[in-house]
Amino acid sequence: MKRKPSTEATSAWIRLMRVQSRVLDCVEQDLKKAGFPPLAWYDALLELSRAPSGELRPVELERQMLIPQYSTSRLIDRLVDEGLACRRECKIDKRGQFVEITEAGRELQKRMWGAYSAAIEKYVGSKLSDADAVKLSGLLDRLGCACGEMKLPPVVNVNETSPSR
Amino acid sequence: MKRKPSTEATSAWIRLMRVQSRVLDCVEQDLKKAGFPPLAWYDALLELSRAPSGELRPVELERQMLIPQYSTSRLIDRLVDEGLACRRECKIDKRGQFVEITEAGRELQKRMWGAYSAAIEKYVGSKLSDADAVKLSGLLDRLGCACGEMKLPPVVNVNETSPSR
DNA sequence: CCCCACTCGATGCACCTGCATCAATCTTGA
DNA sequence: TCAAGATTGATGCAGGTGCATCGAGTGGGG
Repeated sequence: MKRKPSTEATSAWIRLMRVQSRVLDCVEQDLKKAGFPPLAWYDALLELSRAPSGELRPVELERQMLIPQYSTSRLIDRLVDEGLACRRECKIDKRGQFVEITEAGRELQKRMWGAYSAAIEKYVGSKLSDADAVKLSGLLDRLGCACGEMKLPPVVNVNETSPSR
Repeated sequence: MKRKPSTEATSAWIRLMRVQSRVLDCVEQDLKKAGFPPLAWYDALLELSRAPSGELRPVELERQMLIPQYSTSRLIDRLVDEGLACRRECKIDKRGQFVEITEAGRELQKRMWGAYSAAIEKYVGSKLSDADAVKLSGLLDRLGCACGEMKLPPVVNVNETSPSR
């Protein structure tokens, strides 16, 4: 016979969906009002800036960000159009390329982190104690493992200029 | 001086974003593979089916679903195109209209709930104990209250054919 | 060496979203 | 009663996403 999902699981699911979309909206709104591009740009710039010598293969970026290949491709287009990154040929594999963050890119990433971290503090930090935030992380991690590898840094290891959804 | 967001809050934020997008992807994939339309359709059909006499003003639907006005408008277009709902004139306010769910709509909603609930069970229920699901709900609720009213049913009250993100 | 299978990245298409704005209608208050 | 403003719902436009597919390039087995 078909198992009925527990009321608790369903309720948790509903909240997970609603709350994250609300919080995300709030954060994106704050960034937008401050005149910044979408969060996805920030994520990409952060990954690039963290890479040794500031460049990555699109394939790497894609795996880091957990977004589909075509999405990466077009995101890079936009970054390049805005002068935040540039494409460089890849000598060892002529199919491929490298994407390198520019100075403007690094600078924007840092400025965005200012607004971004403030928003996180406003919408998350101020609502949860550190202990609760840790609990939340733990519960979410268990959920995340559900479908595929999680590729998340351990709860503690979040360096100074940090996120990347 | 500017306050730096706590590492814990940032970490929780990252997990919230990543985990929900992964879990949501998984669930949507399952539904899509079973040949069903997107979850948003389900949500709308559920709201309509729950309404007394199966009809709602677009404005109501919009407020229930917490999506923008134009989004509701176009979602209704699609439902009507597929014969899942129909528009009815609103005699008391000629600007407005009623949207009524059709039999096909009710039937689809029920069939989707089968697949949907199975997916929730698979990706949430089987990963968390009921107690943990309750804890998660509680933590998320506190976050949700952060930005605007939450409009969520109390943790317990989730009736038989239930969700709606 | 060559062919086949695979990986890398781009792109055309459909659809969906956000934003701004519109026309129609309702409500308010002077 | 009537004008000003608010509310309802639709829509043109720009941009973003998913899907399928493509062409270029690589690499391994015969």
